[in-house]
Amino acid sequence: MNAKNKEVIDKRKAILKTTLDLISERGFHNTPMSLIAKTAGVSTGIVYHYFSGKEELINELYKEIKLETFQAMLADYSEDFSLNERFFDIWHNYVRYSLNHPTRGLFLEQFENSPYLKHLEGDFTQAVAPFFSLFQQGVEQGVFIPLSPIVLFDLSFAPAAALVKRHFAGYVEMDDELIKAAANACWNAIKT
Amino acid sequence: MNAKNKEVIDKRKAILKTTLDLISERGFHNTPMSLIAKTAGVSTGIVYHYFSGKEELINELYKEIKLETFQAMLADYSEDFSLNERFFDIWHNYVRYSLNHPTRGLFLEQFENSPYLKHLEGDFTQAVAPFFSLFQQGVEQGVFIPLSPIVLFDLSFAPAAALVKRHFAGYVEMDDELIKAAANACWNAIKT
Amino acid sequence: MNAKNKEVIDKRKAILKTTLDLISERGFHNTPMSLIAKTAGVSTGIVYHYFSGKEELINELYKEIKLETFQAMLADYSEDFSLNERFFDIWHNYVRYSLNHPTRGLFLEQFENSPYLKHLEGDFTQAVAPFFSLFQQGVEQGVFIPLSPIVLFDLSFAPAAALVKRHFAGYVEMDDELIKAAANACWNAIKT
Amino acid sequence: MNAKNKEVIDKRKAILKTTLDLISERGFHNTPMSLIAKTAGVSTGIVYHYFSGKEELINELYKEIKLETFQAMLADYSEDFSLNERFFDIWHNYVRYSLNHPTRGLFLEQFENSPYLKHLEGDFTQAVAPFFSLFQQGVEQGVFIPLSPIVLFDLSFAPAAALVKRHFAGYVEMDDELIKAAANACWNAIKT
DNA sequence: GATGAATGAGTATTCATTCAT
DNA sequence: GATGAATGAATACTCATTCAT
Repeated sequence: MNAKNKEVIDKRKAILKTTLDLISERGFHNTPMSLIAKTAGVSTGIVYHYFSGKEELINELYKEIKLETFQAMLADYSEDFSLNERFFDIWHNYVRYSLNHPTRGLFLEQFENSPYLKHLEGDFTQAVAPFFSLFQQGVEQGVFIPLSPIVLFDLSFAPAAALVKRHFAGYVEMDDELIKAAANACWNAIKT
Repeated sequence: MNAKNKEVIDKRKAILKTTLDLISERGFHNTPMSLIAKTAGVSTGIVYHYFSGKEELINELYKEIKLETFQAMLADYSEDFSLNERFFDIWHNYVRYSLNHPTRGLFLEQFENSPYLKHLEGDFTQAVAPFFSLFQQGVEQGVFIPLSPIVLFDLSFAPAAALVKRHFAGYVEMDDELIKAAANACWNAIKT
Repeated sequence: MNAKNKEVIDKRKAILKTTLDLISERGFHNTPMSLIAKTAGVSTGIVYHYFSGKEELINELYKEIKLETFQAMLADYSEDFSLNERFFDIWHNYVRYSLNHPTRGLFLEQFENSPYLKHLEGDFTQAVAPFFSLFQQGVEQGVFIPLSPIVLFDLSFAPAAALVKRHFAGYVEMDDELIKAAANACWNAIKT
Repeated sequence: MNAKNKEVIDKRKAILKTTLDLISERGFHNTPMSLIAKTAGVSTGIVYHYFSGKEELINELYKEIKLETFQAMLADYSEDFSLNERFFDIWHNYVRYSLNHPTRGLFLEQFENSPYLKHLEGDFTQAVAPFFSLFQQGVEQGVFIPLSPIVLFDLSFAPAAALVKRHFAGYVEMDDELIKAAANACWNAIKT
């Protein structure tokens, strides 16, 4: 990679990074393109060189972060491990990642709850395959209650997301003990 | 109540109702005050007669709907019932209410995930007292795992909210069977 | 005068008084009719009963205050006094009145310098007759330089108005000594 | 200066010029930003590119015109001339400038009499230094009556401003004869 | 006379996007 | 690629005035 390419990539990345920070703090509609450009240290024009508009910029950001989140959950994932090990690894990975990257969660929640931005669904089929595999196997082996993978996914991780939000809102302290207890609770929710 | 008062109240209510519908469908920032007024069949000026501005209008709406949601969950709530009965009543009330009032959930999620609108926390202490009582008693009686009420609340209801969202997104079908199974799963999550 | 009439007159007066206070402090266009009504303790509707609109209200106020100012200048005026006595009486009356009624001056200056409000000139012919008489006599007697009364008027009183403004702006202190000196200066300006 | 820079400067200047014309004719509050933009032949947006808002636009205009007026009064000013020559030069410069630029005076009067706009005092210390020097020297040399420069300034020029207003209102005709007579009167006001 | 809810045209300002350089 | 001046439609909010009661 030569210097020129590097700079180009850096500029695009800088825009995405800045957008994430600004939006998670100020919200979509309180984050003008001009502010993104200024904060990222680039001209407004160049933003439109890398992204066709605000919508695409945000959609790109969403795809990146959503994917990154899935990948963080599945770090070190291997079907060699037991269902139990895999479940708790994912659970802990998710919480640890969320606690370490507060802006990610804020951005995703905003995006996913904004009717205005529902132009993209993204295709995460591949990224979520391991989850489906995990839950499917669990059901087949009689370890998990016989519900569809997506339902088991929500039963497992919706509380995790909710608790992380409580943590950042100052209502609970997500220490190791609570993480462990909550993970166990979620396991108990779906185990037979 | 005379005709005048009724009309006045109706106008204020019409504005709130219209705001809920529009925002849940279009989002906060894609819902101009002028559209709210037009859709509600009133002038823009009168909106500012009843609410000091867009922010107050939305905050008022939030308070109303949040309270209404809590009340719907606690319909027929009585400490005479067993923990188990109370838990499942609330769980089912919540899901039924959410399914019957799709806009409420969309609005609440948007509001609670918008950094721009975090000017109000509202005081729902009284409204949520029964939940705290329920979980506290459960912990004291050794029926629930020893976690704080707010954590037990999230373990219990975060999956419910997530599944309702999946339902409206078309990914799952929240029929009686699924509701029952999911409620059981949440109970199992927090029971000792 | 019965109670009813008194109240009516009081209400009209209260509106005019309030308008003067608000406008001299906030300016014409930063003084809504609704604020005038509220501050005066009356309904907006009643303001339109006494005055056909904002313009008439302000015009009425202007006429009253302009007239009152002329009358204050001419208090105790009599052609029995010498030109010199009359001149200094008027000069001191004007300054004393202006210093005692800060809002009057502010209002008049605003009004007279607002192109938007030049709908009324008012007819103060009668009120200013003594001034014309004074200056005309002075010219005829060879005491004043031979200029038209209106020019002599401005040479005499424009500095007075300017100095009162300086006083309220904090740049000069209009004490008795300065008033006396400035009055003498103005007399010297127009005397032969 | 290249074409681009020239155009840019022209645009900013066009906005200021247009604002002056419109405000002197219609008043501050009857002069919407949209009208300024339209009349100046630019978009509304660009006005906000050069000025942060209406207030700053007007303040900038005030500073420019106030300064220009002082400079016009002091054209060819030199301490080599006698007090008498300097006084009459300034006096005539002021009147000539005011008569030739009717909008300037109207704008300044409006601005200085608007309580709403008293956000800026500006710093004209340097610009008015010659006036202070002139009056101070006059007092020291026993030529002028012993009053502060600002008082002597008002005694000297307040009548000039008043007469120019009368001229534009059609009440007097400021011909050379009257100018000369009035200037003499003002000189007589402050001379010992 | 008196009220104040209601109207809606008007206003300052913002911001996504374009394009000449 | 890169800039940032320029556009103009959109939007929250104001306020003089009206009128049913």
